[in-house]
Amino acid sequence: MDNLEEILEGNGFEKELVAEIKNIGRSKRVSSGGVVVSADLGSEEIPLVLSGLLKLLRKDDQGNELFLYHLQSGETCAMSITCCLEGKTQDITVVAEEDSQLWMIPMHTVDRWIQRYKSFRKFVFRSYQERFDELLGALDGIAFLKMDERLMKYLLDLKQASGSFVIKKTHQEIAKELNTSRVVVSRLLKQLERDDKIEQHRNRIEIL
DNA sequence: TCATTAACACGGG
DNA sequence: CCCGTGTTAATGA
Repeated sequence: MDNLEEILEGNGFEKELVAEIKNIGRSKRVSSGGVVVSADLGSEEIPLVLSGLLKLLRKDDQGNELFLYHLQSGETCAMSITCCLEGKTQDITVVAEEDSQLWMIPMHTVDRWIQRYKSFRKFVFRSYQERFDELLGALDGIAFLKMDERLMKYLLDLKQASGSFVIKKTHQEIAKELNTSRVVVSRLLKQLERDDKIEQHRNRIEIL
C-alpha cells in the first residue's frame, strides 16, 4: 500500500492521476503459485506489481508451458493491456512466483487514462518496450541457446528476479517451464553441480 | 548427436 | 511410505 504511492510518484504521474489510481484500483494479495491472469479467467483488470514477483507463461492447448519473463515491483503486464484493448483472449498466464502484493486496475479506466494523461501514456509505452525486450531475450534463448545454456540463463534470471541465490523448485517444475523433460534437467543440473556452478539439495538449488 | 519416454533404485522428509 | 532425484536403455529427430 505504502509502496503504491512510491511507485506512482516514481513514474512522474500527475497528482490527479495518482489520486484516480488510488481510488479506482484495488489491492490484491496473491500467494506463490496463485494465478493472476489466465485466458479462461477473462480478467478485466491489469496487475501492477507492488511487491513480490510474477512470472508470465505461454501456454498451448495441450498443457505445454513456456516461461517467458518475470514481472517485478513497479512493472505491469503489457500483454494484459493488448489482450483487453483488443478484446482477445490470449494463451498467456500470469502466475505468482513468490507471494506478491498487487494493485489491480480496471481495463476501461486504463484506456481512458492513456488518452487523458501524458505520463500514463509514457508509462504504458515504456512498459510495452520493456516487455518486448524481455520477449526478444526469451526468443533468443529458445532459438540460439542449447538446453544447458538455456537452463543456466533460466537459473540466473530467477536469481536476479528474486534476489536470492536459493531456488526452491523441483526438476519437474523447471522442465515444464522450459518445455523439456525432467531427465534432461536432472542431467544438466548434475553437470552444473560438477562444474561448481550450483549446489543441489532436495527441492532446492543454490547458485554459486 | 542429443532429446524423449519409460522404467527402476535410492533415500530423505 | 511418497515423491524427488539420478541413471539407463531404447527409440526418434
